[in-house]
Amino acid sequence: MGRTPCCAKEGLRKGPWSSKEDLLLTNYINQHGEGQWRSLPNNAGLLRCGKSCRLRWMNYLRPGIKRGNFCEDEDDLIVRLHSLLGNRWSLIAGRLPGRTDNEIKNYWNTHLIKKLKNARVEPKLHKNFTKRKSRKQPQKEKSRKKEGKMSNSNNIKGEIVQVEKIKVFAPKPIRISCGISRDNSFENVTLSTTTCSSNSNFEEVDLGNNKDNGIMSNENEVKFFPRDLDFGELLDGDQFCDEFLMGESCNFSNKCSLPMNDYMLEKVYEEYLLLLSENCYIQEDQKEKNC
DNA sequence: AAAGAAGTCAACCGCAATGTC
DNA sequence: TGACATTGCGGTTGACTTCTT
Repeated sequence: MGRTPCCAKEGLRKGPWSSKEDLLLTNYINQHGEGQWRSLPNNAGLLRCGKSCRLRWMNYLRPGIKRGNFCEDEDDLIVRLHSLLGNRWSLIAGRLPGRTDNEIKNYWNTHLIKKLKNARVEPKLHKNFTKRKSRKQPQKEKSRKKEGKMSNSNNIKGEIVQVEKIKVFAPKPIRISCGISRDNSFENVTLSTTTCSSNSNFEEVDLGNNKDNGIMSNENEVKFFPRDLDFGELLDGDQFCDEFLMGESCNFSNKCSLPMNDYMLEKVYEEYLLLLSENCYIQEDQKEKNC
């Protein structure tokens, strides 16, 4: 017996959303919160599949979405983050306040690639960096993955390590959304907008965000990332969501006097530099080893 | 002014990850 | 532990708009 499709295809509307549909969706989510996308269309009186509703909400209707032109800072940041993260649009979007992954992806494909080419910069493709190697994974590869068979290589210290599992160091994405969880608790709201809730000032990050990638056990490979941009610790859930999503300036207990977006960009840029130096360090180290 | 080309971007699709039972 | 459900992600499509000839 096969898996049931996400929605019955018959009788459902496709294509652009009407303002009436937008209104229905917005009203429903305002009343009941996000989640339960499968049953949402029925409950909200929409002839759409749940996926379509989710996409519409996440990319266009959600409060706090920034529309319009990208500024130079954002361009710069996207290019830099892309050179570091590849086509991890959701990760990149998580570092750009109010921008969605879809928007950034489109912007990259339509504007930035051209811009880079004009500047005679080869945009990195990061084909082998992406989480999924291809849409249709060959069965052989699937079973290999399942069995955990991987090729070996030398790490920085010259020890044998598995290389097929890509380990990258990056901050966890900070979702710029009032992510009402399935149980609608604010505890989860704050968690969903922050990186983690541990007491440590540093956090182990796993860009792979993928259990197949695994957590690095070798202490030399475990990297930490400063966690000073933890909004959950600075504001309670309501306050955070209201101030942030309304796009207003905020003052995190006198921690920052910049408007939210500027503050975020500043912090993201700092994180980027840190990542970059981390990357350079690893590459330098590997060069030395190879020599 | 018309036709075709090129650009843009909202939306769709399939797959993988994660959650639940 | 496995099967199924749900969610999220990234690649792709196609309708629409703008530009060029």
